[in-house]
Amino acid sequence: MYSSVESRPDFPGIEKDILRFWEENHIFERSVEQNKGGEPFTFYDGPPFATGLPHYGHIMVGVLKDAVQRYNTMLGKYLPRRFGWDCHGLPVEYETEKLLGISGKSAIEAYGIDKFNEACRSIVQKFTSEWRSTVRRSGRWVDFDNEYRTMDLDYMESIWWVVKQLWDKSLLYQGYYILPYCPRCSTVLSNHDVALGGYRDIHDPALTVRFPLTESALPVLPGSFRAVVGESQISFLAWTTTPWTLPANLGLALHPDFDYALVREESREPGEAPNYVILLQGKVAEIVGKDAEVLATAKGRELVNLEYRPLFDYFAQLGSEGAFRSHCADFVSAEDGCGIVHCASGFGEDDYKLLSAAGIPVVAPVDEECRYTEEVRDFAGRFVRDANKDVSKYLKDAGSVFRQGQILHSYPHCWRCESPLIYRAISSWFVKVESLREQLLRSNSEIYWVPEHLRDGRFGNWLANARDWSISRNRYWGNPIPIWLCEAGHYRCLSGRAELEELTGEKITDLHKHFIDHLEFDCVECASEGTERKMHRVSEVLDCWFESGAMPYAQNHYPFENKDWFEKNFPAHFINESLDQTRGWFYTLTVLSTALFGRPAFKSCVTSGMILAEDGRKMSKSLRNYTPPEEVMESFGADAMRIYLLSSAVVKGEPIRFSDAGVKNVLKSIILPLWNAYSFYVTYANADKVFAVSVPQNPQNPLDQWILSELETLIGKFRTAMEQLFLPQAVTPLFDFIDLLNNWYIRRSRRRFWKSGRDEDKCDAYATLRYVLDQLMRVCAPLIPFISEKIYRGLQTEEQLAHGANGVHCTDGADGAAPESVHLCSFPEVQQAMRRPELEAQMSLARRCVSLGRSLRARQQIRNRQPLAEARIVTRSETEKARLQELLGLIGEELNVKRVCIDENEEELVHYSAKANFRVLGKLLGKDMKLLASEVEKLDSAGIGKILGGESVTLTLNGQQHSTFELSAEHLDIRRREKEGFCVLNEGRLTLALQTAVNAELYREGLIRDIIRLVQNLRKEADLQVSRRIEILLGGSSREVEEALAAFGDELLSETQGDAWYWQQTATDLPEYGIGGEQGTESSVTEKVLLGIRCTSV
RNA sequence: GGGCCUGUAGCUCAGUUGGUUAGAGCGCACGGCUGAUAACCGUGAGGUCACAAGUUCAAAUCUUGUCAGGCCCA
Repeated sequence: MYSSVESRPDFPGIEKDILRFWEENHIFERSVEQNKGGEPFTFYDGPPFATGLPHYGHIMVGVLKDAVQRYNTMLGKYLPRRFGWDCHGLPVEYETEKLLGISGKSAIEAYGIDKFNEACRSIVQKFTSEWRSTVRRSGRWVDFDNEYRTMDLDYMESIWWVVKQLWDKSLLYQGYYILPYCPRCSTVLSNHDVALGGYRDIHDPALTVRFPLTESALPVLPGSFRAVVGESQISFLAWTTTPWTLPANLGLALHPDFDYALVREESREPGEAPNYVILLQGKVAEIVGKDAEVLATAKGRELVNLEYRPLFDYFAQLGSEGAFRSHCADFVSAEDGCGIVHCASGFGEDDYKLLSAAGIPVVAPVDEECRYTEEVRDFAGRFVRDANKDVSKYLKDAGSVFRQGQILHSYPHCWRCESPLIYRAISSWFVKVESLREQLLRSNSEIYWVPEHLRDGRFGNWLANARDWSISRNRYWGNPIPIWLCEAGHYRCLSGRAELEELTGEKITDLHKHFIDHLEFDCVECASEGTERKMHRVSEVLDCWFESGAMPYAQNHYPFENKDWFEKNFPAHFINESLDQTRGWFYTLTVLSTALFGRPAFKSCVTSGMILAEDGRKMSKSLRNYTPPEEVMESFGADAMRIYLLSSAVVKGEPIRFSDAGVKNVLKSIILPLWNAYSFYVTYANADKVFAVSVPQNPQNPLDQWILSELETLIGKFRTAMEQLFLPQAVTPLFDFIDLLNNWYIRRSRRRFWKSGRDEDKCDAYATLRYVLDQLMRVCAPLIPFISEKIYRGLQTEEQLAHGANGVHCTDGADGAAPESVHLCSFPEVQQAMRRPELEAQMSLARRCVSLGRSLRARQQIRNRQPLAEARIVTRSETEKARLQELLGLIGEELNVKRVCIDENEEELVHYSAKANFRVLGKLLGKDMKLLASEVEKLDSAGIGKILGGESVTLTLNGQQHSTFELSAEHLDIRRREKEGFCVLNEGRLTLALQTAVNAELYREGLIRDIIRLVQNLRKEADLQVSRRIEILLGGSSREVEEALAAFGDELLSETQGDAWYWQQTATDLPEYGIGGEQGTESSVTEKVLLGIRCTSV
């Protein structure tokens, strides 16, 4: 016996049973284990933050990863699947700060870095159990027990090794990064944080300041300026809304293409020497005054490298290094201020880039709380924003202020404490990515991208314009940068634990900051110079992106362990994450692998699109605009959700709007039909007691041959799509195949299963259907692992399952037994011998004929139950005629006609018209195409008939290139139109005509078909088993019904498992039914019959 | 502001190297069929292929521009 099949299956319930089955029998572990000697397939799982919950984005990539992994496992590849967690970084620190009720760096340091870090460690895996349960429920097989964590000692040690490699290759350097910084929280903010906090309007001072040129600058001025100014004082005018940055001013920037004006300032006191200023010509009226006279102009580029006197003397010594001069820069705007920008390299990104390119050192004289340091002695200890007034006053007293005002502008604020942010230079360690650009592009060219455009598009562009990568953070919970420094400025980068132990004599059990920051050792270089100095670790920790990018090495504790294995299996065959990782993980993986090994870290990458809510917006918990994944899986099942996602555009990097209705739809169009096919097989096999079904051996029935051929075609398409990692092209053929199986193979084969006895054809039918289902489940298994497991196992009898030996077919095991799980099977190979392309074409033609016939019946309002005498299929094509010949019986049965014949004389039934075949003729005729097209349209039906018959016709064109053209059939695109008065329908080369006349005999046969259906309905209502036998009681006054029974009574009995029928004209105890009529509807019935059934056997 | 992607039926999407009736599924309406199927089949309505210009005998398809949406970056 096969287990009986629930007719209304509870898919989520089934899935949970399957999950239990997998776990109890360790199917996942065994599926990996059994391939241990096989070719390895390397996969890298991108680590999610250990402090977040899984969302649809994770589920999407999880499902895709799972499908690819299951598929490759079924190909026999060895594919362990380690999960990983990203455990370090600011998100964890924020969580911990919240938990401890503290905020900011000084608070953390007061609390104690050791306690703080341990608190971070303890909350890191807060959400592990939620992850496990959601991932498990989605059907994704992944090894959680052997997961890697970026905070583990081995992982961290490998990261040190990676840093050391970069160090040895001189790819690391210390520089500055200008970042938004919150003075109150004493922390750097990411751009994401800035977006969170948003911009708001605040009032700031607006100060216009004179920067007087030194005497040495005068000879360098453009001649026109020199002529006006002579020996007088001349100043640049610059404008700022952050006066506090002026003490750190080290340069001025002008736009090379703008026009700058020389203007004479009004004397403040009579007799005073004249004073001149330079500013943007377009701003003269606004800033100096309407009446101000422009005495000379020059382009910005003519005014560069002019030395001016620093406003403050704090950094005056930098004048010798190039500070206090004018520069050209494109970022200068003509909108605000004077068109001259005051540059403080410590407090602005543009400023920093400009001045550091000119070789001027960075100056950022503020502490962690953004108070001036001692360097700015007049304001030391003052919070910079508060010092704006002091600075302004100081400059005013010094006579430097040209104008003072206020401005209301939008300005970024901290999302946590709402303080206005400050841009400031942060010292950071960088990887010299810019020097690697060419190698990065070379690595990228080796990667197979889905979608393809990412390679040269988004990712390629990003690499081509890559900037040096800041990898350090001034934080606590992270992997400490393994660089030690002595007071003499000597650096030493360590490569691992052993080296540190050797240098310090300490046993190292943990590499986190609070375990190693106190460790010091002697500086070797100093020693060689004869002095003795200690080295201390630099304070920074690594950005967590560095750690995830180094995951290929670190998860294997490379090179400390697994050296050979890693080197043989790098790069990974496959990774998959969503589009936002192009600049994230994909990038960091590629940078590190290229820097270390000169290769990409992965050979192929599928980039999924973003998952949006049904309303097209981002999924948002507060908006409640989506159903949580757990609930979707609870109502429709994980399989439905999986195949919905995998068949969508999201796997080619486009966004989708996730819709519950879409999931429900695939449940109806894929999962349920599969279930129905399975249920059909089991129902009849159980009723027929057909349990030992073999692989079909050369079946003779074309239906069997055909579906077996279609199966091979499916396997081929599926494999190709999976090799190309393009899932929708695997799913579409699957959809199509399921339709063919249900709505053609099973429908057309039903009677083969019903008939009594056990002839060869019936055995072939069982063998074929079981084989097809079994193979189909193996094909589906990677995509919909639950239902395919359920059906795969359901296709084995309870005895076979109990004894673990199937022994009859589709075996994988050496002992001839079918594996107990579909996921332990190998993926079907394409068996070319089974392919019958010609038969597939034949069947598709037959299906088109049937479709035409059905459409004709609908048009003529003749119900399908009414038998008709004849259908004529008309085609001139010899191939089509030959193809149809073998399937006439099948077509006749499906169309309920007594006879189907093939005819080639279509001219009786259709008119021809013709259009030029542009595809063929366009290349031949070029510009004369239009002429010919209009000539062709003039052809009449008879003329076209002749051409079809093989004659050719010469058309006169009088065209530019051709005066005549000899036309034959292949130059034409023939259209057919049905002639009036015939019951005929045409589609392309195929025409079908129905004989619609219904004679008495056909009419009576139709009546019997109506009665058969009524009886079947009664049986169904009475819930009778298929095999229960009945007697049929009939009555009424209809002569036609009586005659029909006399003629077709036997057919009635054989169709309904009837033993006998009885006719009584006055059977008043029976209900009455209307039958016959054109449409069989109540209003058009032509006969009435009294009808009842009773069982004869128990 | 820059890069990349997308715009085709009410909805979700196919659409080959340019070739003349632009397809499918869902939904809707009507009809049919039904002893595996809470299924299925047929018919119908519904399109300025975002817009504009260009290339071409011929453009949903190639080029340019515009508009709208998405993602990333600034």
